[in-house]
Amino acid sequence: MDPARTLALLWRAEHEPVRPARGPRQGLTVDRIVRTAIAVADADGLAALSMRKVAEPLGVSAMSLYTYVPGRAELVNCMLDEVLGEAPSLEAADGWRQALERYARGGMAIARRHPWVPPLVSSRMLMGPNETARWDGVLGALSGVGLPEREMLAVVHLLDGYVRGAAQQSADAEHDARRSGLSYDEWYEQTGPLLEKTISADRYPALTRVWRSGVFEEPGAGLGPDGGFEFGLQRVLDGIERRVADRFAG
Amino acid sequence: MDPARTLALLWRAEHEPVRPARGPRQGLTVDRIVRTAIAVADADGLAALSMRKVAEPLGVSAMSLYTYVPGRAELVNCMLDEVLGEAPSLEAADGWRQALERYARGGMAIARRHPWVPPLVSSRMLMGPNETARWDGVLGALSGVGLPEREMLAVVHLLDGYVRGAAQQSADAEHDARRSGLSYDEWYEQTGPLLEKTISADRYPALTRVWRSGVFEEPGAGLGPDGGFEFGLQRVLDGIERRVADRFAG
DNA sequence: ACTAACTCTTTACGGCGTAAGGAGAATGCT
DNA sequence: AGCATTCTCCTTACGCCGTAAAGAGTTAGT
Repeated sequence: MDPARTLALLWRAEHEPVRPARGPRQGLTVDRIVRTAIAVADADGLAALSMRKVAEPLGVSAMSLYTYVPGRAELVNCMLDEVLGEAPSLEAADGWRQALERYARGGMAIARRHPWVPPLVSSRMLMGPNETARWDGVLGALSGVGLPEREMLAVVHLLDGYVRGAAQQSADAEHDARRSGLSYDEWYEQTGPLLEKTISADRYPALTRVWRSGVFEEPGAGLGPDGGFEFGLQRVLDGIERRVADRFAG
Repeated sequence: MDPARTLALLWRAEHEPVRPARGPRQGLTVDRIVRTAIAVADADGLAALSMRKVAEPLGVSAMSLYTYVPGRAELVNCMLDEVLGEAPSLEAADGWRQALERYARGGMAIARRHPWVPPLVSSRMLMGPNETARWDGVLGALSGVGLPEREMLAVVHLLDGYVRGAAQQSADAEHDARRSGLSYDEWYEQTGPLLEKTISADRYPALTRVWRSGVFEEPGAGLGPDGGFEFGLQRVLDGIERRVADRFAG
């Protein structure tokens, strides 16, 4: 995967220098392909995203997509940067904590709309236009608080990691539910009795105690689709706040 | 995917009731298949794990694996529970904070040894023997600190989410590096100049400032293979500690 | 009018998970 | 002992996948 080609595609700079094309006009655009691919992935998941499935609703053959995009991997890159454009602006935020809160919630919202996103958010930045803007926004929000650059990066990394983990857990739950046709609660209803047979109370006392408290069945208790995202987020922000305070004091 | 069948397989209870088998003896065991599959996944990644690739080193055809395991999905479940057995015991830990620290580091260590694990750690628990023991351990460590059950669950969820996110970021970096043949540093050397062309300093001031500080090139600065895992972990634990203190005070 | 450049097509290859059905081996019953 | 049953493991086959190769058809420059 050629980095130069990938970057050019992300910034849509590919066909800028060459205006007069010899052959027939292109009937599609990269944007249209990317948007179609996003719709397919939203509906069926990233695993079910195939070149053939993207080409069909566009009325072309799979191979014609290769005129616009070098391959599947690069298409996915473009999809990712496109949906990162849905992140909210942090400019109006009141203080760094609120900005980080919005950053994390924005990431979570994207993940909920597009469950295929979390596994793709890699540490190796692709730096398309939207990812660039997002980085600039969050680093801007962190600029005044007195952390060294190294720790600013680590803080963003921490937030991204947390959101990614939480989002993926929620996405998996939804995916499993859709595939098995069972909701989270129904699944526990089915396996609950089975578990109680295999898991003995005296071998696993702490787990049994929590299990019997019934908290596993409560929605939003820390597991399941909405898995205590806000609770965790506030703990993470508290941890960052303490670091900021310690820096200021010491 | 039948939950009962899956659970029976995880606890290896499948052939317990039926002792006298009519046909020829089985030449393989579920354990041997699972261990071989883990080796394949460790070497080539989960995407490259195919029934044919697992069968080959065992000297059987792909289809004979279906005598032992209902399908690929269930095999992966077994692989996951198997490697969760590598998690360290938390019994000797001195206090809940140290226990959680070990829990998180243990998870991270597993993820590093088996980079295919993080995407699989789902909120829908499979509850094989090792996952069960792990849950019991961490809930035991949290039992005395005064948090309600709901928040104990949320705390474990928070840690799992953080570890999962961080581990996946690290695994992706490694995977990308292996596939492209470029180390993290080499990749930045290649794309750096390109990025400076497309990303203008006045449109992205905060990002440019951090970029020019050179901190992106430092190893372990918050990105890259070792991406500030410890920094983030301490922030997360600080956040949990504050919650515990608030609970105790209020 | 001719040619070069370009888009889009059809075909093909080697991979995948696994359904179907058949060959051969070990047991239980008579 | 001999037969039926039951089980393991095999080969074959189907419909998916990404994309390489090569050809058909369209447009622009000369």
